Amino acid sequence: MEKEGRISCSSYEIGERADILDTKVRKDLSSFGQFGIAGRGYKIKNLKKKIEEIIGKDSIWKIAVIGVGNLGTALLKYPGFKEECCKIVLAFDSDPQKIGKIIDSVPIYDIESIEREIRKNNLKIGIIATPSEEAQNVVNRLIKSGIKALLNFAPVSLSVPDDIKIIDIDLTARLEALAYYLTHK
Amino acid sequence: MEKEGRISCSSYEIGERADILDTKVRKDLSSFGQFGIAGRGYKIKNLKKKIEEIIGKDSIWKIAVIGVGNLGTALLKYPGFKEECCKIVLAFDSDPQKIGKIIDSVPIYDIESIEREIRKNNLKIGIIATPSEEAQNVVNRLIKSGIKALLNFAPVSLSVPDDIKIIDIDLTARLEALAYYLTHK
DNA sequence: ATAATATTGTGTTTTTTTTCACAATAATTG
DNA sequence: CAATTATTGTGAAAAAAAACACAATATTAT
Repeated sequence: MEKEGRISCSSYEIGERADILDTKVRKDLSSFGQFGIAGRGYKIKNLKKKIEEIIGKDSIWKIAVIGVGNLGTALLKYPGFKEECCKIVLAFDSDPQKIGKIIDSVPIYDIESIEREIRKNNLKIGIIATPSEEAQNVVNRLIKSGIKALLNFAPVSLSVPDDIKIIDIDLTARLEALAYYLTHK
Repeated sequence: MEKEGRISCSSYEIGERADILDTKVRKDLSSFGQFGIAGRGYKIKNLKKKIEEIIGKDSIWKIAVIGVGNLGTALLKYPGFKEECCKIVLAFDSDPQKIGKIIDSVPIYDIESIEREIRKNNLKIGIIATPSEEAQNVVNRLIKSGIKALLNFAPVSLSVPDDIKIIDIDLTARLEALAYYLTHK
């Protein structure tokens, strides 16, 4: 909405775009504070800033991508990551052809140096874009190096200690959800 | 577990891997039928087959990818899609350099032929891997051509009629969720 | 054959999430 | 300035999801 040049909006409009009810928008926001004006709605710029504060976007999170195959490369070039709080600063791969190269100003390091580089740069977030077979091993090494949160694209279930947050992006499961929908009306 | 050579497993073990309680595994399965044996658990092969039936994997869903950039290419080569029910059979792009090429046995067509090809092949599922600016336009054309379900990678909210199912993969939002976790202990 | 163990399926309870309902507030119209 | 309209924030109600508790059943051990 900000990009559309708008100044303010109602919870109803937010809900319309997020496909949820206005009342849920307000309830959810209310657990963090009061950001709107009765009868007028929310100032878009202000609300965005408040949400960024809530999420923790004021601090910039530096991220490592492990695995520079097709998916890893796509992530390095993903425009959504350019302007936001989360910046990919390091990539790792085991392929000598790739090591040393730079993609979109992100240097690709040898996966053997993963512990050293993660620790040196004090990274806390890692993205797993390796083949499934290597994912668990990479995760173990990342955690040993101080990584606290993971985004996993490998279609396997990874085991991590309780204090490590892991979010799985299981594309096959998502497509299966669509197939389920089509099969059942 | 099947790949590990195992024959049967308990709901507790499934829950452990999916990070949910055993009781939830059983409750969820129970809405579709009784697949286990008291005291013995589930036959892995049998349970897998039953779940595939539930999801609708017996029929093979042919899928189109729109946008053959880095992400689109990664999807065409994604190993998770090879062995499963969902097979990518067509890709579209507007770049003359790409049109006519074949990636992993998937032919890339001119985006201008999208309506014709989707209809001719009777496709029902589409994956949006275009730049954000073009996503809504592409979606409109897909729906006009008979597409009923969409997986959207463009970081924009797309509007579709009520009878069309759309699942958004918002990578930025996922990273923000990790940032939120790290900020709040 | 009996006891001990493992584990399912499900009715009930608890917890969480979502929705409703409405008083309060701000702006606009007549 | 009173009435009307738009819209928030929130307590209460309703709905949905998750967890509990346990009878039933299958296997293994003694």
